[in-house]
Amino acid sequence: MALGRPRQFDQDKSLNAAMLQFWRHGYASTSMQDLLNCTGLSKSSLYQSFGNKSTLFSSCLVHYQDRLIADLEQQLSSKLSGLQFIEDLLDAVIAEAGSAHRKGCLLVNTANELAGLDRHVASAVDLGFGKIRKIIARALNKALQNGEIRSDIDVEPMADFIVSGISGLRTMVKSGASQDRLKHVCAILLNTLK
Amino acid sequence: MALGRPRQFDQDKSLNAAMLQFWRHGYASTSMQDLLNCTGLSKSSLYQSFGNKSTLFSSCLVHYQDRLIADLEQQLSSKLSGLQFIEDLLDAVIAEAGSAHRKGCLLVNTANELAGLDRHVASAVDLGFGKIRKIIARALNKALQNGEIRSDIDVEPMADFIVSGISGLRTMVKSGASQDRLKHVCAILLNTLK
DNA sequence: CTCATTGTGAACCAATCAGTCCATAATGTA
DNA sequence: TACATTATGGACTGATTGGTTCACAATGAG
Repeated sequence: MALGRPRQFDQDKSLNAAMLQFWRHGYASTSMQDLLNCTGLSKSSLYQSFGNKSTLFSSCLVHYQDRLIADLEQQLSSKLSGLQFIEDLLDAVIAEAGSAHRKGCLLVNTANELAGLDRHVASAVDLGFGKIRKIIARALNKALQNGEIRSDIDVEPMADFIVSGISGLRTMVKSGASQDRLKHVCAILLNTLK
Repeated sequence: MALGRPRQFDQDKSLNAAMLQFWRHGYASTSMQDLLNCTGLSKSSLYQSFGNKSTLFSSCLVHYQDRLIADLEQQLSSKLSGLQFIEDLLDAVIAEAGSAHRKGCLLVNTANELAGLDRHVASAVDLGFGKIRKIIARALNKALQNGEIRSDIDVEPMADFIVSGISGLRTMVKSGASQDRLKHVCAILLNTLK
């Protein structure tokens, strides 16, 4: 079936590398040269495989979403407690505050950098947030069934509140807030559930 | 006293124009040419008055902070209710979701775009957030004195929580969330106070 | 082996990037 | 009026920007 010269690189690895670059430095301040360096591809290969910078970025955004969603779904289904799932989500954000490379979340970064200017990007980000919201809603429902949280909680708005809360935490992390302060904020956040 | 040829432009107006440009488009994707266009200055004037791009940005960030803090302080002192002050803060964020130009908050934008990469920027942003936190803490104390909110609230962490909450709302706005959804999130946020 | 097809590296492009330099303009002071 | 000082516009820089083009390499099919 495969006709012509075979590709000499792993498309998925290249996409991962590009995604990481955008994740770390944002869209505007990563150059094509950066992308060539981190993927190791030649210019023609990169353009032929992924199109131009903006389409490559879109692909990275989708790739990031897919990875994230798959990871979250796996985590949720592996846990009996819906509340624990949400607590672990917050703990992961706090944990990043201690690390040197505070990349944050590509969706949050992109929302703040580009979504206000580019409609396509905005809807792509909104789609991603929507999927996360659904997973958190599932976690809340599970927690409700287990009696882990207040029974009068309205799931949809609360899922929105948690996604928004995580976004807020992420910008706190970026600006260098201490883990101690983050923990206090998380405690208040979780208290809305109890 | 003033020696030499007098400046032919209003330094403050130029700084405002530059600030607006950075506010709308972020640091990386505004060029010096953009800054020349929006200020109307010649290149040599801009460099002589404001230094290079990064120092100009820092000046804009400080200018933004000062304006914001002054505005918030004036609003707080003009209101009898500390709770109302906070509610109005959230309403302002919701209101922006309806407008075409969703600039967001320069501090939040900068935290997400640059603070993860540049330490100077990170500390400047953290300083700004700190000042806002203090004002919100004052509002919370006023609300406590008036009996408008729960008496067992720990002011400092709660102020952090509110700043974080507003940041989260702002990224929701950027990604195109409806005002209806934002209102629900705000309701949960405010409910932590009652 | 031949050929159609696809991948790759290097050369190349105009445009834009941030930033410098300098001759000239406009002021207060002496 | 002469001069020191500051402001300004425009020309200029080398580097980098995103993107194209094309000769050549490597494969499978016939």
